[in-house]
Amino acid sequence: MAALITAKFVVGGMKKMSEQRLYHTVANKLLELMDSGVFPPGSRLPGERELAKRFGVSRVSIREAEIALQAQGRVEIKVGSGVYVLDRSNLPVYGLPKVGPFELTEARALFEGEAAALAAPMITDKDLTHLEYLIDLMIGKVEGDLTPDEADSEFHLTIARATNNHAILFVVDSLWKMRTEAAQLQNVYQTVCSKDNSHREDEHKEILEALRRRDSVAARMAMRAHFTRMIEALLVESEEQAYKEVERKASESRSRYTISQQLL
Amino acid sequence: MAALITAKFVVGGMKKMSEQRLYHTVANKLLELMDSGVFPPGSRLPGERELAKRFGVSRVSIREAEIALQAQGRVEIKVGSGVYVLDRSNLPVYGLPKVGPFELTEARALFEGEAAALAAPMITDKDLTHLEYLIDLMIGKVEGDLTPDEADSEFHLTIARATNNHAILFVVDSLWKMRTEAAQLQNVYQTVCSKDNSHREDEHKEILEALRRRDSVAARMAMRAHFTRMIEALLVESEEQAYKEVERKASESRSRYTISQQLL
DNA sequence: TTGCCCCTCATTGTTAGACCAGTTTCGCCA
DNA sequence: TGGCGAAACTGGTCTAACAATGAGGGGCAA
Repeated sequence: MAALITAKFVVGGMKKMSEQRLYHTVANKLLELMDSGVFPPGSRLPGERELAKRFGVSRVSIREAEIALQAQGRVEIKVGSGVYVLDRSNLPVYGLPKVGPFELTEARALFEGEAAALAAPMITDKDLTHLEYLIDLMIGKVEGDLTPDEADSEFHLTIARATNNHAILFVVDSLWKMRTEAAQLQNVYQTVCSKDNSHREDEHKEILEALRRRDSVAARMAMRAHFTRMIEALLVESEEQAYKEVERKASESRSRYTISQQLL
Repeated sequence: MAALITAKFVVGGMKKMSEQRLYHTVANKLLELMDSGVFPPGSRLPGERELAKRFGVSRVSIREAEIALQAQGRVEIKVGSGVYVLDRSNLPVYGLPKVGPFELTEARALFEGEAAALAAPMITDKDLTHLEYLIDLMIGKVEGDLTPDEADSEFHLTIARATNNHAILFVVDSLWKMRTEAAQLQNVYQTVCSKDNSHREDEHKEILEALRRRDSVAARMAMRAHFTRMIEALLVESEEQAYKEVERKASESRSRYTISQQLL
């Protein structure tokens, strides 16, 4: 009665080691079991000793497989508790590049602008209501289980989701995650955002209004304006903080990053 | 004389295990050494036994760290040979979503269109020459060490690189990799591409010409046209192959995916 | 009865040492 | 000089033990 699954998962074949590493075989087998629903997301894998017995390999190999799976974000290992299957949908993206605040904001201006334009004609009323709620959360008008920062993230992701395009959602999600990659970058954003929270509110509302009117062009413009101002704020910020040397670089950046605004 | 680096990398602190898993600490330390140039890309890490001594941990912990690093695509482990540092630039991206051909092409039309527009004013003559060469490779006009498919990839990546924006490069690269993710998707592309190779040449040349003129608007349009035609071809393709049921879905798709063209 | 503390046990974390299986290296011999 | 083979080295796997942690239960006190 303990568990429905008592079958042995014995790794067949496996003669020469040359084929592939043992832990790799085990990892693939576990992946298979996870995907086939034997170990659904959220469930707990059998203990290492148990798995070792079932697979007919040592505990070390099981550990190595689980660690590889964890590195790929497929499971979470909790000390003293067990190994849990993560939801495949929100996989952490590895291999995110290290980007500067200007690069990232420029990319977001372009890509999220297009995402908003695409979303405008097909966004649902439910999404629009959700967006309005998220703005209220951001400015602290209402209380919720999301921090203002998380609400901001959710705002942009909701728009991306409204495009019904997984590739676009992936891109927007990745861009947001790059933000949190570098702590330094996050600080800069924090400073810029908090300094003019009123702008932030207005800009988000303007995006929402454009979407409400199902106006693609206006939505694109509003989204671009949001990030364009952020770039401006970043430029001011870096100029304020910087020494002469840095100031020189900033003016270089200005001439370079204003290019993207000419495209508006 | 054996090696310049003989210093111990002893993991400091590390009292309670609560902080974080030991292999995780080791992995981070190795990552640091790799990024700081002590172990540059292509170089071989010291053996597991050697590292165990230097870090003052057991060989198992070293192994676990290296396996995690391998799962993240940062190193390659070769049996009997050693562990080699991979180039960070071409990291495999884990967690790529499964996307359909329509979604992907739509996203590429939008995002790569913007990338081309941004690249136009600042692309170098060297890049332009390279792009021309790549087109020749694609149509088989000249011989090279790249397949037509690889040349196609390199064409789009070169434009993305010309923006000098790592975030944009990452996005374009990821979108390309999604293509190869699903074998089925690749087949569809293959069919569509080979069916009208002449179109492909013309369209790429048109993009090149726009870039040559440093014309942002034209570059965006040319790039969008490239993918828009591909969507058209995909629609035709799926209609041809499909049964009535599938045909119904296709006409739905048509009304949905033509939306993005209205934005042109 | 209720709530808190502590103990116990299952689970992951880490170590040591041994042996196996590929790779590389280098010196010996033809 | 060239090829071949042994030896040294590298990662791969196993066993067996102990440490650190977390979750749940039982007992004690309010």
